[in-house]
Amino acid sequence: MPLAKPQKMGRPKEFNEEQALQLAMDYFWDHGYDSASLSHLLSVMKISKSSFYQTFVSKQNLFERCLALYGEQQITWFNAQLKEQSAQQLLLSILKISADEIQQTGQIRGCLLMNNAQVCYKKYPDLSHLIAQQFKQFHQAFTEIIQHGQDTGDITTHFEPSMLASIFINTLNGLSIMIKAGADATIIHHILQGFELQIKK
Amino acid sequence: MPLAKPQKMGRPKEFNEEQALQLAMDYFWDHGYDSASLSHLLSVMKISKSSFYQTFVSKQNLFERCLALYGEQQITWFNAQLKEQSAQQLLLSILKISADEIQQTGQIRGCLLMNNAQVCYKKYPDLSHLIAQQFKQFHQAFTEIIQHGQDTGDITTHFEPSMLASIFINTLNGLSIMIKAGADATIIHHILQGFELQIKK
DNA sequence: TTACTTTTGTACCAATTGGTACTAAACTAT
DNA sequence: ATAGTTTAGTACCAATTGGTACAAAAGTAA
Repeated sequence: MPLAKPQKMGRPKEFNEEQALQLAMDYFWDHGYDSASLSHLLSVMKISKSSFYQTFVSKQNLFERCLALYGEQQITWFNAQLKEQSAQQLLLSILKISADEIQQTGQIRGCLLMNNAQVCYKKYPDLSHLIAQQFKQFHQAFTEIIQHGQDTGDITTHFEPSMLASIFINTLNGLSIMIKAGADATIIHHILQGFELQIKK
Repeated sequence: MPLAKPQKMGRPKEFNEEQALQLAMDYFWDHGYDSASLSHLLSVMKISKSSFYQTFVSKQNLFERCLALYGEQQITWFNAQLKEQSAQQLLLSILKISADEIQQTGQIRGCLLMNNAQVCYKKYPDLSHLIAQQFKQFHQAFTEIIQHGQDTGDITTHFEPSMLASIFINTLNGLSIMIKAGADATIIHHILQGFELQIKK
């Protein structure tokens, strides 16, 4: 039977909350927390100011929800990919996707967390704390992926999973900001190559 | 004979231009281009608004000079250090200094260039171009350092100097933003260890 | 119809942003 | 003394920042 939507009492919302959240996340991803002004967010989310503050409380609150959403979606995607490719392939393709992003889309988003770690670290201790939490989750997720890769003989057992996870994340982060800093294709290729040697060995 | 200062015509400046520039650079380094507001810069530089605009033209112009100054000072420092320690020691100590910075000073500055690569990439194409130029210089400087290290048998010749330079810079950049993202000491240690294995081999 | 509830539109807020115009001050040259 | 030149202080600018107050609109419940 078709789930009858339980029409609430007052005036019905003219927007979809989850959809608006997703749009906000995308915008934060592209522009960063600080540079994403409220007015821009509103037009992207297609929501009025009054509705915004009623639903999302504040800009910071919205961003916190975006961070959580980002973590969920990314890790869900990793797990889905693990059913289609090996752990090693996944890690390398994540790097490759990042490296190619700029040629594909003309820009590079990088990682929502890392993009904002900098500013938050200095100006928004609350957000910084949340980022640190999320960061731990990512590290844990990659550790498990690598563990899995080692179990299937796909990834070197010469190093502990958590160490390889640290190195992977470090490589990935370095990669995206170096691209933003204008590193050319040769340099990017060096980095991919360097990591590949470490993980295969 | 004591160099007689060639007293210019009008009212004498009440501030030292180079000194003010240095103070501005330090402030940009700590806070980033966007977050460094003009009023804060003025109080840090101990200079009035009118003097500021007369001397430094604009905030962007000031930052461009700071970027140049930063590059000069860093590379000068590298070259000086190369007379006191080996190339390998220098690279490892740069990583170590970055990793320990937060324990020493309670905060981490990272690299002025990389700290601002993100925002500039999106919002300030002129600055982004300048950052890319400076980045190339840094990469070149590290390539030469590594070349020197290979010549003296200090660094593995298993990889080309420019590749090791790419990997080094990537490691360093990843390091500082991961610290800002809240990575714990274990993770940082993993990264240092990983690089050490790559460069010594 | 009336009362109640929830969402939306409009107007407003103080604070801050980078930047300019103009006057006053402090010096040199004549 | 006076004119010319450079620096410094004050006042101002429009635009934008995140956020609030309140009334109008749009629905349900009685």
